[in-house]
Amino acid sequence: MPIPKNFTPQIRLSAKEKAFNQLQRWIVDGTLEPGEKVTDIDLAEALGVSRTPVREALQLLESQGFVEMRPGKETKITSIHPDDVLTVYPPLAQLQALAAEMAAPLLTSEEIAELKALTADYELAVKHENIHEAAELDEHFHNLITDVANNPYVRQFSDVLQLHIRRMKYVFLNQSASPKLQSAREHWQMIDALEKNNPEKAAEMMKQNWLRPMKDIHQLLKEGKK
Amino acid sequence: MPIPKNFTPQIRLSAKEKAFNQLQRWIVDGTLEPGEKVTDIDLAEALGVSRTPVREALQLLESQGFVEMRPGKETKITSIHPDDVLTVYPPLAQLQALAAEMAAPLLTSEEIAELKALTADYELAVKHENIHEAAELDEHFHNLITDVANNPYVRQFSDVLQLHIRRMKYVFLNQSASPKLQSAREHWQMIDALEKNNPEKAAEMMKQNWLRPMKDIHQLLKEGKK
DNA sequence: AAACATTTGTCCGTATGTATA
DNA sequence: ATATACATACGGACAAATGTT
Repeated sequence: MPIPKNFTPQIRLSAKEKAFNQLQRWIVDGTLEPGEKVTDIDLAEALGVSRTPVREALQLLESQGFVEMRPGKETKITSIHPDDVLTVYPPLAQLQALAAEMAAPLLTSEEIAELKALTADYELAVKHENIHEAAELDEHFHNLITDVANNPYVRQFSDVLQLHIRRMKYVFLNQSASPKLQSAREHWQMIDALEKNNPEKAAEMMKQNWLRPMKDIHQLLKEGKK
Repeated sequence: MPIPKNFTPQIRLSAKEKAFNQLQRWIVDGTLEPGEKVTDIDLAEALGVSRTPVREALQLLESQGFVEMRPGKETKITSIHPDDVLTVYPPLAQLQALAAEMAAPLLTSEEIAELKALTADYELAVKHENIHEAAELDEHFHNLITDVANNPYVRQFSDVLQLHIRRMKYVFLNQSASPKLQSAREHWQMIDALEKNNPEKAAEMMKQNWLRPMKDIHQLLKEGKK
């Protein structure tokens, strides 16, 4: 039997990583509510580890803006307000625009084909009101472009900002932000620009593709708050 | 004697913060060399604290890309290569362009006046070959715009990326990247666009103002490596 | 192959600081 | 103002993992 080398490069997850992943999930899906006070001792018990890895995880989450630690006083999950969508989306849109710009000259025809397939499937999912699948396909579309752009900072910053957005959708909209056909149209135009190796146009479409949903969601939240 | 209130809002720096600040300084100025292996125990001794705050600081530095921790194996300062300038500058240029775009409608006439003063002083410093002062004035110029943009993510990401650039200048160029009059010209055009509340033009000039030095430095490094 | 040396990872006790009564 | 309760910050000892002899 041929033994695959590096089948699982890292099955071992340290307690810190487990704590980090779980806490981040809990914050994003709202299990840990915005503004909620937490103590390392309680979290440690809930996670089945000691306080040290919990504290380390909390500090990383703080650097990502999910947790607020006041030295010697308290640790709490960061609050979020509807207007925060206007803070998170613009830098993400800008970084994603750069990703498209950088990916344009690098994309292979196979990758272009995959973008087309993802967008076609996305359209179908939207038409069938398959919201969850549409969201995943949209995510894959953007991740593929970000991967090709091959810039670790763009990758990391985008990931964090996307998590903040996902959190706001969970908390404010019960995760049901309806995907739009308009987004698919923007994707097609973006693909067209990428195929023609037109980085500026691709970047412009990418920026629109993030800023339009921002406006939609912000409008939704303003109405909901009335 | 009148006691000034809040003379120093936070004189108390935790051991973790002290360790973080010092280590970051040492990495940026090259005291801790790229690729150098470090042990928390040695650093703890050097900093006069225990391992815990050192480890916490190292983990934050890892999330910023300054340190690489391999579980159970070793901790080392991240290596840098000349081509890394092409990785760091583009996202910074893009985020700074967004900062200019967002600042445009928010800038007061006083702030515009300050930008003009900073740029005028910058020109003088360049002409007098006062490299260090020119660098500081340039930094102030960009920081002011970033502050006005008032976006915590743009602020934080920009700060980290700027530190990476400073590190590369220290390590590769002995910190002597000569400031250019061309940069001042771009600043004047940017100010003009900001005054006219033309966010797109201001963003375009900002992006140029970061990408041009990137090309200069990259060219310098390619020549130096020959 | 197995024991060793080194370094990181984890645990938990204690000190310090903050807020409340 | 003092004391008390509480949570975080720090320290040091032990455990686990890795690479080597």
